[in-house]
Amino acid sequence: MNVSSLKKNLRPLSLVDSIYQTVLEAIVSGQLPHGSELNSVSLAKQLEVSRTPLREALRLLERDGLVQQEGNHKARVAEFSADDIREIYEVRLQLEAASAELAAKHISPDVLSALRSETDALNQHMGDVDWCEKAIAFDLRFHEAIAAASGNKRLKDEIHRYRLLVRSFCVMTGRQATLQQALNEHISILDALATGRPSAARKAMADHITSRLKEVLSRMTVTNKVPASK
Amino acid sequence: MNVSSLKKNLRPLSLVDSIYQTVLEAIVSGQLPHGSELNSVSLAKQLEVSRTPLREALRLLERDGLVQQEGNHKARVAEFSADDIREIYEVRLQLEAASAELAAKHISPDVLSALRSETDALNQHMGDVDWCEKAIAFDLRFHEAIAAASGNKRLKDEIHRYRLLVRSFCVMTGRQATLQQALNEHISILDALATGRPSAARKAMADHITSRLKEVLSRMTVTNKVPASK
DNA sequence: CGTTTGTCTACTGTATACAGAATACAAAAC
DNA sequence: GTTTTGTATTCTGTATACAGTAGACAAACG
Repeated sequence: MNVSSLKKNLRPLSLVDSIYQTVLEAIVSGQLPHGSELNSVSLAKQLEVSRTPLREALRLLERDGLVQQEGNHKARVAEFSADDIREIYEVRLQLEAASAELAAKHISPDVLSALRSETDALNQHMGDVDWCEKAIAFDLRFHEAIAAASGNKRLKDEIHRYRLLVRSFCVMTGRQATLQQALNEHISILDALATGRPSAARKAMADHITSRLKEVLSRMTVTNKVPASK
Repeated sequence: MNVSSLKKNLRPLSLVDSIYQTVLEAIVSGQLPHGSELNSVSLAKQLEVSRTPLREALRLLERDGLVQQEGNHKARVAEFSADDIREIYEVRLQLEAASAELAAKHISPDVLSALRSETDALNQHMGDVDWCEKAIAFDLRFHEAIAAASGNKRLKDEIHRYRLLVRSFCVMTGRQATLQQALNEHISILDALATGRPSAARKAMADHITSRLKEVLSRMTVTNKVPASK
């Protein structure tokens, strides 16, 4: 009986899924820059797989919005205008605000206190060399935890999907001031969750996302002087 | 069947997309019932295509939540529990409420008056034989129009995706009383949109979706006496 | 009679082969 | 010199072939 469950746990993920993950990681890490062409034969050769599973993986990435198909020729890594980013954040705001609202009703004290102590720990080691990386990693966990605490798996998945998009254009440069502000916004969210106030949690999360959007946009206007027009 | 003419109609789109559309339609129309197995070779034979594009189409449908893959064997048309339906409506509520809120800011008077006159026309022809079909078709247009008026293409796409899910389990039986109530709820939404009150529009839409959920759930407990348990 | 094990079938996942479309480049015509 | 057209190359989209695996049924053993 416990053998079958074991077997299910160690099922190897399909080739398509692993290709999906690999290309996804290459995109969000910047290895495959925005706008770069995705030649299916050379990419397949690089990954040492055939084109069939690669095509399926690319199609999934296309549905995620990370890959764009021009006509029916030549897939490219998606490029995002400022308006695209606004749209993405607008949807993301709705999803994450909802997750906070729901989490305020469902979140367990254990998860809550874990998030809080992690936040506190981060606040106390502000000077560390690897502080920024830690803060970025925690930011990810923070949002995923709240999404999971919403109790709605589909909502969680959608949030995850939008987070991927955001990660692909938001390089998460470790500017300490920015991360610190995000951390403070997290505390407001935690407070609302701890006191079980759904609408306050929604608002705190919405404010947080809006603030992040502004930060990303301001950073974009500085860095993207020439947006790779030929 | 009119397979050859179907095949010709599919020409302009990519094969994968047309297979996607065809299977999608078969699912939401109930031709492929929930839980039915999707054998790739026989389905490919039926559609007169090869398995490769069919596989890609099925994978897309899987991402939409309309098809489920057990392990890595045998795709099935998704089955939805009452909890699944609640989750889906919860996300859908967030998306559609957001679209109404945004639409209150952006919707054009033309679109608004068109929606209102269509609603009025429907209200005045209550007795017609084909009233229910018309009402159902309009309901679809109503929500799509508001989603489009949100000015956020991604939000519109997500709403569309969730609408497909809903259509697949909500057979939209033409109970006039139900449709009439939905129509009244639409009027509340239109009023809020017309007077440019975003939060009122959000609330009216949220109430509408909640009301629809209750209706669907109550209908489900009646019809699904035996939910195809083995 | 029930349980186990072996074989057989059928289906899926992946690779490859092939055909048609798009692009680029060169040659010819104006 | 410029434009247009033809050809060649490359890449994508689709079909098919092949291999591995899950599931079913039957036979053998308890």
